[in-house]
Amino acid sequence: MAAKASALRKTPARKTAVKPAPRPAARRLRADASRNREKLLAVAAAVFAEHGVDASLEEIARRAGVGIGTLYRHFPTREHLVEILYRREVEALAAAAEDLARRHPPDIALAEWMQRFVGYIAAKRGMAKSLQILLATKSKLLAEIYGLVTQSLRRLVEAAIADGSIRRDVDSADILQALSGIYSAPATPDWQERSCRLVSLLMDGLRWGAPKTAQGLGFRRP
Amino acid sequence: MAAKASALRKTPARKTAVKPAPRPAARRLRADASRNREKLLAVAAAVFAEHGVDASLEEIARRAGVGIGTLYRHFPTREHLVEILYRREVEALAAAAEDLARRHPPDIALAEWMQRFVGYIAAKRGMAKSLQILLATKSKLLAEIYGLVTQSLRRLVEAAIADGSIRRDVDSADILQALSGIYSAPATPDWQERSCRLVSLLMDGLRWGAPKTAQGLGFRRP
DNA sequence: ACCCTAACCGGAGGGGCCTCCGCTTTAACT
DNA sequence: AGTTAAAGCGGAGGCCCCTCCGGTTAGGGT
Repeated sequence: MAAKASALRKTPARKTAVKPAPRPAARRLRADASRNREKLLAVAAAVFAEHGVDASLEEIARRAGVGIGTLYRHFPTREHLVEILYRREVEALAAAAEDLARRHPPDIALAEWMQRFVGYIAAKRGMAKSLQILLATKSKLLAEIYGLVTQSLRRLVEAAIADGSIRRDVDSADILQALSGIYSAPATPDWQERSCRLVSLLMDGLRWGAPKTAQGLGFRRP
Repeated sequence: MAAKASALRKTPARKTAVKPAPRPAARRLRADASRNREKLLAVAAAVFAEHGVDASLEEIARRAGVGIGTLYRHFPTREHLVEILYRREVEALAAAAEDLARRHPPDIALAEWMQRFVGYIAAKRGMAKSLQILLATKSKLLAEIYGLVTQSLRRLVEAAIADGSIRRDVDSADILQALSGIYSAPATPDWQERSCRLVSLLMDGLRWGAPKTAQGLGFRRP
């Protein structure tokens, strides 16, 4: 807030002839610049997690060991910074889905991913209000996030169904709804604990009556 | 923003015995205090209208000729100030309805009030975003405002119907809907002009076929 | 008319926001 | 290896937010 003036930005008035066209799109960041940028993002994530999105930007710059000017050059506004961080986290969540799918049996991957989802939401709980405002103003961002999450979930669920490790009469939308219930639950102190239990419960339900189990234990045996 | 701490507010720890009960509800404000308060409100209204709700509080105090401390004592947060101002304006709008009803024929009163309503919305247009945030967080305030406005409108409409100066097959809800259309129209530069025309148009429609006209000019004549 | 104190005043102070600009570094090109 | 200028750095400076507290004053009580 308090943005105010910013009007009357002096234009530098180049004196030498402008270089014709040696602009290969967006020049790679200089080594020091990208180092600083990463450092800032890492520190910002920590500080925001600690103090909420209203944390002091000067503290972030300080802890990252750069001047405040550097922070502002990389991220012109607080919103920019928060948005980039947020997007990254969601992307990490999506990446985790792929990674889990590659290294574990589908049902384990799904279960594990949902637990991470809870953790991710938990981290956001603290800064709920400011984030709401941010997301309300940036519906495009919101749509992207939603898309990434649903896509990750869908792949995991479909793999688990195909593999026979969870029942086939559900689809990812059902599960998403269950998870969104977790999201919108009131923020009691034991919220995270309970949410984790809920996820296990959900997983048990999903495994019950799954072909693998049903054939391996239920139907074949008698 | 930047609200930050405020945690750890030291409690004064009264040392003298607490006064038993000489608290006649809320002691009247001292003369100077209420003078300053009014001055602040008047100046704040002007400054907010000029710069939007993000205007500098220090400027408001300065222009009102009081110290910043005085401003903060009367209005602990920016939101307090904005809310009080906002509520007052709505109350003024409601008072205007009664006043107009007393001094003009019902249809004129209604027409005039709707024009004022447009002006009132116009004044808020500039600070739309911040106000939205405020109202989103203060749904009680929103409900109050809504109640006052609908009530004012209803009285005016009913009076005009009873008087026969507008048609009787409409009710205030219809008109409110028309007005809310005006409110949610995109904020083009000629918005206010167009809205005023729309209101006239609406008024003409309301008068058409009203008992007074119909008997005086339409049906009786031929 | 005078006293007394609760209530009020106001500005200094500590911290944050963001901009601006002179100095430094990187890396493209000889 | 040497040159050079674009890209990057960072902190001083100007403005604002909000709190705290010593000095001032209104106005009820006598």
